[in-house]
Formats: sequence, C-alpha cells, structure tokens
Amino acid sequence: MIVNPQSGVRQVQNNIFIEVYQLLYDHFGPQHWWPGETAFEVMVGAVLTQNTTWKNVVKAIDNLKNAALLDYSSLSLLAADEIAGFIRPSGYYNLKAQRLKNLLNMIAKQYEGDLETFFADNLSTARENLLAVKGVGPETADSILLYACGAPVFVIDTYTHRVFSRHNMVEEESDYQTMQESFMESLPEDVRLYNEYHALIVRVAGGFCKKTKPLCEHCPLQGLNL
DNA sequence: CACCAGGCAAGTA
DNA sequence: TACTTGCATGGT
Repeated sequence: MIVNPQSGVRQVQNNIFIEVYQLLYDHFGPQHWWPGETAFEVMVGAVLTQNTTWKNVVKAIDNLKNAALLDYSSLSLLAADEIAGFIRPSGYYNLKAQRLKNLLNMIAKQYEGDLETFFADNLSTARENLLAVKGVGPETADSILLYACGAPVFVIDTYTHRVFSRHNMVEEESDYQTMQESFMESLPEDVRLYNEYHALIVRVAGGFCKKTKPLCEHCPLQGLNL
C-alpha cells in the first residue's frame, strides 16, 4: 500500500476502490437497489430523499401510491401545492413538490411527455437535461441515471465522501466531480457494480460510519485506517 | 432538549 | 470564489 507522504492519502494503485467493494460485499451481501417497483418511482424517490432518511420517503411514496398518483401522467395533472400534501412526511414538501413539477415539465418539454424516450436517451444528453432542472443536482441526476435509466454512472453522496475521506482514501476537500472521476477511473464500467457499490456505501455509512461517531468500531473497513 | 437524515439553490461579502 | 442559510418532517 502506497501512501502519499504529502497528503497522507493512499494512491489509487491496486486498487483500493475494488478492495473496499470486496470487503463491503463480502460483509453485507447484495443490497437489491433501488428499492422501488418502477423507474418512475425511482425517479420520484431520488428527489424525495434529498437530505432525508429513506424511511420518511417511503411514507411519502406510499401516499402517492395509495392515491394512484405514482405514474407520469397522473402526477403531471397535479399542481405543486397539491403534490405537496401527499409528500409531507419526506420533509421540505413545498420545495420538493415544485422540484418534482420541474422534473415532469422537463420530460414534457424535452421528450414530448414520453418517459420511455427519456429513459432511453443518450447518457450525456439526459444528464444535461436533468441538471438543467431546478432542484436536480449531481447526486439526484446520477441516481436517476443509474437506478432508473440503467446508465453507467457512479453516484456520489455525503456518505461516500464521509466514508472515503475518513479512511484517507480521498482528500477531505474532494468535490463531487473529483470523487466521481476517482471511482469511475478505478472501476470497470459496469452498471451492476455501480449499483451495488453505492448501495453498499449507504449501508456501511448508515450502520457504522455515523457523522457523530468518527470511530467506526466493528466496521468491515476498520483495517483500512492508516 | 439537540442532532441527524441517500441535497440543492440562493444569498452574502 | 467561499461560506452561510432556508427548506421541514420524523426518529434517536
């Protein structure tokens, strides 16, 4: 294992990103993500889970499901303030309702309201269109691309940053794009791998790598600290 | 009671 | 450019 004496950060050389994946997969097994029945549900969930625990998102999703609103054409008929009423449990409900509207409007405008056309679009075009939606940032966009569109994009989130910076595998000040490039340059381009890896990072962070507990006892990555 | 959760945009200096 | 703040419910 090579460590850069300047930064103390491990060199990506053989190859820490794959090692970590193996450790996590061996410890936790497959995570079966994304937890949603349809691609549309995944897309909605990606917006609702912004800075919010998934448990609360499930309640909001259930409200939409029970009202038979969890499909593109039904949800598109509602105004933002009507959507807000159903998604209250997920928090920021006014904001997120408008963000969902913005997303639906983008699909209406760019893809003539055809979800399947959007899901099948060229990766970079789809990503640009998603990022142009107010309320859709890089993580939300990439989550939709990977888990709804099945595109080979690695998703970075706060957990990814926390776990990997805490173990000195990326620099503390690394931004989204930098981290994403590190992962994607170090891993084979494989949707299934990206899917499982991100889910495993969320799993280990939620289970062991808490914000207020810098020491992750009994964490499967424990031995990596140096 | 304080703090956190699978972000993002807008405001300030 | 580099911080800071608003958005909000629900669980620990």
